[in-house]
Amino acid sequence: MAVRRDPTRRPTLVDVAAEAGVSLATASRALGDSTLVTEQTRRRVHDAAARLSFEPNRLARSLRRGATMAVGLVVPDIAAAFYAAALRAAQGVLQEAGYHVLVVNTERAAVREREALGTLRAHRVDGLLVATSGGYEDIGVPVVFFDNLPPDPGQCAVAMDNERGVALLVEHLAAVHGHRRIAYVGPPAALGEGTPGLAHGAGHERLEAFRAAVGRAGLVLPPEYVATTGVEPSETAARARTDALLALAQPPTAIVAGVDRLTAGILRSLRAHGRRVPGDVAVVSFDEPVYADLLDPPITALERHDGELGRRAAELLLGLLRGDEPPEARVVRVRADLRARASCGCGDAAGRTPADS
Amino acid sequence: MAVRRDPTRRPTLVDVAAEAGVSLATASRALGDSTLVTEQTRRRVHDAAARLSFEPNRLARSLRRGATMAVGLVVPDIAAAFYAAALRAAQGVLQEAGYHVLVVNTERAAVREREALGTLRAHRVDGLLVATSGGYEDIGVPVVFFDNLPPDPGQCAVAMDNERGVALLVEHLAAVHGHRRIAYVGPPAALGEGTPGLAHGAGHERLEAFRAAVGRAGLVLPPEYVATTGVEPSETAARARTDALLALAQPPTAIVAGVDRLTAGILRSLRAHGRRVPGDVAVVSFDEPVYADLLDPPITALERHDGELGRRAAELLLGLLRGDEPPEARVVRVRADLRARASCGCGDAAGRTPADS
DNA sequence: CTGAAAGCGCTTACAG
DNA sequence: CTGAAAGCGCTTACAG
Repeated sequence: MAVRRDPTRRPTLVDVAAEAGVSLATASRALGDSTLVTEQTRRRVHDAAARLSFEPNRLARSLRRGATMAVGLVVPDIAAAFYAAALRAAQGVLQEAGYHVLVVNTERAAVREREALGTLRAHRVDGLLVATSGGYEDIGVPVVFFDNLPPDPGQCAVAMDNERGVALLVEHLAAVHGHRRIAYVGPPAALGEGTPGLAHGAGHERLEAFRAAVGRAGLVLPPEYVATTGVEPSETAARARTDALLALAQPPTAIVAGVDRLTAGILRSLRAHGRRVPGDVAVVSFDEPVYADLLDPPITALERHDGELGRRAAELLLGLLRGDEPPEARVVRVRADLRARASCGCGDAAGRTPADS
Repeated sequence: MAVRRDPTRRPTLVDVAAEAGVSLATASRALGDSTLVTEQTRRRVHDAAARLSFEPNRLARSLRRGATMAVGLVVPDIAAAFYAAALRAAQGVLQEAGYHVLVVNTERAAVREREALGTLRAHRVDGLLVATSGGYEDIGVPVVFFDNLPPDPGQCAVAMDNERGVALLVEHLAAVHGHRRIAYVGPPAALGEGTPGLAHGAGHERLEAFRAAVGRAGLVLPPEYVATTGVEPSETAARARTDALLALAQPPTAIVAGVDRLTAGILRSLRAHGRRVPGDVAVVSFDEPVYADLLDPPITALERHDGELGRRAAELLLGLLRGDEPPEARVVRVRADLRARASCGCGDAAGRTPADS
């Protein structure tokens, strides 16, 4: 007797209740598998719901309950491999826990990030996962930062171990291959367009880590050896920076790339100038470029743990949403591991390391 | 006089109305910039809202209006470069139009896709953008397919020009470089785990296009020259397929990769077997791998238009949401352009083409 | 032009 | 264990 008044209208709980011959309240409880309901009624209501192919309206539920089971995910650029992979992992965890994910792309602009947060607040998301471009502002829900550090030390974050990562790269160049003129081409220390040089960016950390590591190695660091790009760490910017490095009276013999995309630009510049890698200039990259082992030459880099980063951020947020106390150590660091290939000077003549087999 | 009863509670329209000294209805109209309101009241209400930093609850609005201004985006794998780029572009367009985007990852499994659609329906999304894994089912909202073809010819879709793309690759190998033993390693013709071999997949189209192109070129196509992977077009699968091709009595002299990821696996297999590219075996790829020009050797492939694909799909959906008639040609094709590099045999000795400068 | 009232579709104290 | 009723925060006919 699935009698629907208007067949185009989606069935509501009222329809289900009528179909099952119970009250609205009972229908709601039965579908929610409340213990306050007989097994018999429970089944009757479930059957009725199935007959009408009823799908409860989550909007109404959220409005009533005051929780949306939605999480906002704010990223500078979803098309960047790092964010895409982190997003994928985070979403897996969140989806598993019954949350759905609203993704917003800020294009690395603080203004757009603020707009995005406004929208997310209007949608009453229960929590936030943020890779900030410098426009973060509190919207009154639990938040976990990823990639970058939290603006406020009380907040939680998951980030790469930037310091150790950069140290691994620099030490390898200096200690193993004996380089003494090492330059850096990295993302800016500031977080996004229209933001001051905030101290909580991965860019900032990597830059400082580079300075420190070079110092520890006892090398001289001419100011010209430190080059950063605009907010968009583009290949063209990296290429231009590298061109400038090569034009120096004392060009570097090795370059550390602060982000994978920059590596491509650096390689193109070197190629255009006819410099051999690693013969004339060695190149190492913070994040491993896609197909690093198939590049010419294979690129020495830090292994990617994007997924782990996203997963752990999501787990942290889930904890906060559950009402758990935030962990003592607010910033979770994801370990950095060096993967030596040919671009730093390692490997056989063909530039292949055994591990790539 | 921003008197809030409970400061932790978010302000509602009732608060704004009280603050502005008007009725709830008037407050609503004023904020909606209705013409039924004096300029003076309008301003008064807007000021009050600003003072309370009121953000209307979209849940309530959506419930009342019956439209959520949300669009669901269903993809097999957001971490794949193609989907990430398409998503980014689609989201830009949608966001611009005031829609927000719910992203779900189906992991290429039909079951997960069905679940995702259920959730999306429960959230009452206004429309759908779907790169199906074979689990699509109607949830009663406008939908635009992308990457794959629509299951139903009346529905809209945006897809690559698979036929022409594959033809370009095969013809180039045959006509320009004189290959007569061309093999194909591609994604499966079926759409996802647990789905029959539906005829609307890009994989299906590319495979058929390959057969047709080889036929047109007047070449023989031994069945063993056609290899497809499981639903997940993984590098390892491609490597295994290539290993098998190389073990044939008459191995191919050229391989067409149906998806960028497979290209990596093919190259690794060739490398492991000590075959030179393009000397021993030429390789061309349907979608251009990331950093194609920096790979060893630089890879001949079709230029990427992922963004255009995503953008056009979003625009199409926006049209449907506006109530426009769907375009006469339901399937929009994105053009394919060949970019010849060294892996097919083009370019100078260093394997570089002039265009890569 | 403004206001009182109904209603979107749920959930959940409050009675029984 | 079940039901009648209030209410989440908006929008929008319906009167004036």
